[in-house]
Amino acid sequence: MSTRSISDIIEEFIMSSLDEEDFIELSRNDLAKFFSCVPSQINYVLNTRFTVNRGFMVESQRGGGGYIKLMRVQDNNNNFLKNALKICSEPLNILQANQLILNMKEKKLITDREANIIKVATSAKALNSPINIDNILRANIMRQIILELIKNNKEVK
Amino acid sequence: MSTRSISDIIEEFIMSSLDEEDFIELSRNDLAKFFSCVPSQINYVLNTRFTVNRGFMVESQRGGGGYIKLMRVQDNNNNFLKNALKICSEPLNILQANQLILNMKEKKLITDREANIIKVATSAKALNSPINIDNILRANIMRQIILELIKNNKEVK
DNA sequence: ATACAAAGGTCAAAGAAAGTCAAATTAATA
DNA sequence: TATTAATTTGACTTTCTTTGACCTTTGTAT
Repeated sequence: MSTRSISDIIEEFIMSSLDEEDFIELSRNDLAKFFSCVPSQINYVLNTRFTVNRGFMVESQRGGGGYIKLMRVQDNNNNFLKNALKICSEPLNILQANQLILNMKEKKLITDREANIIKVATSAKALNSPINIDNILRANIMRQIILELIKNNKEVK
Repeated sequence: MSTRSISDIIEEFIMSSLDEEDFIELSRNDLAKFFSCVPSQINYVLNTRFTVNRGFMVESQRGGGGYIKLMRVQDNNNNFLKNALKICSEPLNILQANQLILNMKEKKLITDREANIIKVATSAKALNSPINIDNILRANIMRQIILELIKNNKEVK
């Protein structure tokens, strides 16, 4: 980063606004005007600097009263999920699954609602099968869910 | 809720009036005058925010002494869910499950994230079993999830 | 019964944001 | 220096909101 581009400056500006708050609301047009650049430059900065991978989340609305909302996500807990995945490579009983779900909730990787959904989806009622593969199925399901969470991992709520 | 547009402000006003009462009666013209907007803006707010999906019902009368009556409706989408439950009493293939999930999403019974979670939890990868019971399992899982949704049914986001 | 006034309803055009994409430019690097 | 990568720009698109002209329904006075 030897030369400071306008993108760098905008990044810094946004970053420091975000330092104090855990989310901020921007107006794309105002920001662009402030930095004398075209509005789409703001998108560029957002897309290249404030990515999910770097721990940010963007939410926006078009039209009158539109806005861009930028949030920090604590840490993206990928290690936790990776480990969870490993755990789920072996059959899981209900207690183990519920403990895992609880942990994910506490780490804010899933909402309360999501936790409940996952819990019932892996419950004995859902998975009762003639042969004894509940625990294997439970692990399979959990694995798929965890992979999905990793795919677009951002903090929740 | 952060207010950004006049529509948001009107929504908030109506919402908080409705907080205390079971139903309220509005005068479209008065409300418009109060917020210095055209009367049809009130319709816009009603149509985009106070929908049946979100648990509201609107009743109105034209002519002299006309009014708009706004009610909270308790049973939002319970019929839909009850019917979904019936569908899931028989084996479900992936296409059927995905369609159901899509419908639930459109009815705002589940979020996008939840939809994705449910989709992978009922995917072929998750449910592949030595004997051929995927479709039965899929229905079981969906049934449990739907029951969970019925338990505390309210619109999302 | 008729006419008029007083509601509320509809719809489409205009306006206000934000998003996308790719061409042009500039900076980094092998 | 030649290539590659990153940035800048702007035309075009999509989405949501605001506005106003015109329509329908209902109550009331003649």
